[in-house]
Amino acid sequence: MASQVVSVKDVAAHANVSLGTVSNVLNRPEKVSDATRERVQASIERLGFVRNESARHLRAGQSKTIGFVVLDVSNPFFTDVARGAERAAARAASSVLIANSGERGERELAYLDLFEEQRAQGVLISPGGNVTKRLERLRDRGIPTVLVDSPAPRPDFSSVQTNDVAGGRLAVSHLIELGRRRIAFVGGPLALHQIRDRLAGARLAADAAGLPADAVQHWDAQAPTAEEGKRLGFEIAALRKQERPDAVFAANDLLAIGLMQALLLERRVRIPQDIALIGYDDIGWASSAFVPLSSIRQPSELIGETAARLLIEESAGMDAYEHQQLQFTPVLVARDSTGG
Amino acid sequence: MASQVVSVKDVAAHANVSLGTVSNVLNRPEKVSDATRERVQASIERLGFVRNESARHLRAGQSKTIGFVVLDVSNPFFTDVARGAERAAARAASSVLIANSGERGERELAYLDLFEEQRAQGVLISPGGNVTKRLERLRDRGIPTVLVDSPAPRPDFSSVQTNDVAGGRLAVSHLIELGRRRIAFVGGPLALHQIRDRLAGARLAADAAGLPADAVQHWDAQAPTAEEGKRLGFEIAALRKQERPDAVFAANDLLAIGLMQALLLERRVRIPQDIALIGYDDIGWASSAFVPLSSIRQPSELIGETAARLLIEESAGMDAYEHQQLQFTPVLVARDSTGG
DNA sequence: CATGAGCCTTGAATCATTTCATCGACGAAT
DNA sequence: ATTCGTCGATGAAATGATTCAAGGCTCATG
Repeated sequence: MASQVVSVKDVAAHANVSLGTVSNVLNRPEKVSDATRERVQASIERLGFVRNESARHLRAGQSKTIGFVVLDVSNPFFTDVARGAERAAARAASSVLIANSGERGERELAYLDLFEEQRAQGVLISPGGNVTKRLERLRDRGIPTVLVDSPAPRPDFSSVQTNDVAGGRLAVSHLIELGRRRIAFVGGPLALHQIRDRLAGARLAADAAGLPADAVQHWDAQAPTAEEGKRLGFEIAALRKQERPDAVFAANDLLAIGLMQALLLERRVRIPQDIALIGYDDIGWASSAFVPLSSIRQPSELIGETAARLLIEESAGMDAYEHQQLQFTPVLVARDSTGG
Repeated sequence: MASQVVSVKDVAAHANVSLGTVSNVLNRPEKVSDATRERVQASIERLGFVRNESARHLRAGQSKTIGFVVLDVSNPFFTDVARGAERAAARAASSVLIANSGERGERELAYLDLFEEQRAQGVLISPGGNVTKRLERLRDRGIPTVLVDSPAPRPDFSSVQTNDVAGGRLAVSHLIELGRRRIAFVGGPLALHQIRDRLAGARLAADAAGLPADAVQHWDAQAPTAEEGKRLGFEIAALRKQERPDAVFAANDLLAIGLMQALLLERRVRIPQDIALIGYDDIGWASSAFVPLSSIRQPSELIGETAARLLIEESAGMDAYEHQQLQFTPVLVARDSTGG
């Protein structure tokens, strides 16, 4: 219980200078003579002084903390995005604090409230519910927001995402080039725009190759999880060979892993000989799956880094800021599961 | 750009009351007459007033934000812990903000600084480096800390973790009961106490069963990842049958998954007939692995929930608080990979 | 010796909120 | 009619850091 509360006042007294001088040492060290500066710094050390961010912020009016409201921390994609955001923030001497909404609308709003009350420098959000109204309010208060992995609701908001239509096209073009013709798209729920777009891209690729309109069949998943993938995998494996697709495009890698497990358990189905399989996201251990998994890679860290950069730029020049909606182009990573 | 800055003062003016009354509506609504309260609340709505947390905090001296400094957000274990912590925090009307140190000591310290400057209600931390000094300083400043998944450095800190020695014993007892005698422990680096303890528990179990001292062989891993598991799996599969272990205990599930992939690729090795395999953590999709994986389950959410509860209790009664070091007992989850 | 320039330092004002002693009004009891 | 008590509302003080106009000191120059 050494030093209960050490304030600038205490430091000033200890170093025999005034409050203002201590503040200058802290914020404009070049304005203070060497001798004084060193004396003050020694006192800071000695007393273990740490700025009270609340007081600083109250007066200065701006914070260096960026909030990131995330749909689901356990999704490796968001983890990667967060890492990228952290890197960009660090360059601007800002910090990123992650809040997990767990796909629950009321947590999402509660955390937006929190960041609003804290007058955060800005907020990154991958929204679950409809938060447009709330984001407008944050902006009115001078807190900019950038949407991550989601389209901007209006042209005066910035957003950073992957072009999922292009990703879907990429995956299915790859399968068609390998000679596959009966293609299953496994994914859901379609309420998620990411998944809708990937399916749309898949159909565009089939069209472009001159395949019939029903070449891409949609198998709906309740959730993008390995369990669902496994369930649907058994359904697919149970089909007779003539009816069975010869390629499966899964809406994300977790689904693909589940599918792979189910298909391989049914010894009749070989990957990629009987069914070529491709996922989406290229999560860390797609490459170390039982059959290394082909996938569509999103530049997750770059998405986070860019989103944070846009946010910081906007927070610097709030009024005259030109909003941007950025889409990154995903790339194909071909591995054994499509024949490498 | 509706309402630039709305303060209590504006609300007070609009509702025709004094500052103090608005504050009372906000903090002690029972002290204000119904008529006045409703009038004030209407003004708050109308003007879109949101408390300035910095000012509130500055005066009130206490915050309702708990910081959680995490070693690695991409590890599902920590994600689960965070979810539990959030649940306990929500009950006390507190929020949890996650900061990812990414196993980098300087980020860890930077985030501790941040929470110190913000005068957080408390800090949960799963430390990578040695942070004892820093935690002492936080306490001096009235910010309690609880260690998560790590032992308390001194009896006057609280900690919540799993009994990893018991977990190791559980895993290896299970293998021995199944008749296995040549057991490999795959895990590392031993610098992590979690992994050291699991190995120690494994050896205790072997001793207790009267097995020779070298019954449990240690295969060192550079990191607890699927890639490392795969690498070591190929080494193990390459051994002649007489030299090969008949059971493998992996220090975590990621390692176990990698091992499984490598062993199954070598067609000579069957799981569990030739080698029984058990992991640790029971992460979400251990059950949907190619061969459903036996594992030692830690009560991850409970750990987080308990840690947050201890933290909140300590922050309430700082001085007279009795610190606790809690250890949860893990449980065995037997699946196909050890013969179900 | 007086003056001015340059460089530091000072102290008061400010930020938005909470807290608390005080005040006013109204009704009940003496 | 006076006193007392209660309930609500009030406004000044306090919180800790920052900013800025004003003042002080030193040294060089006329």
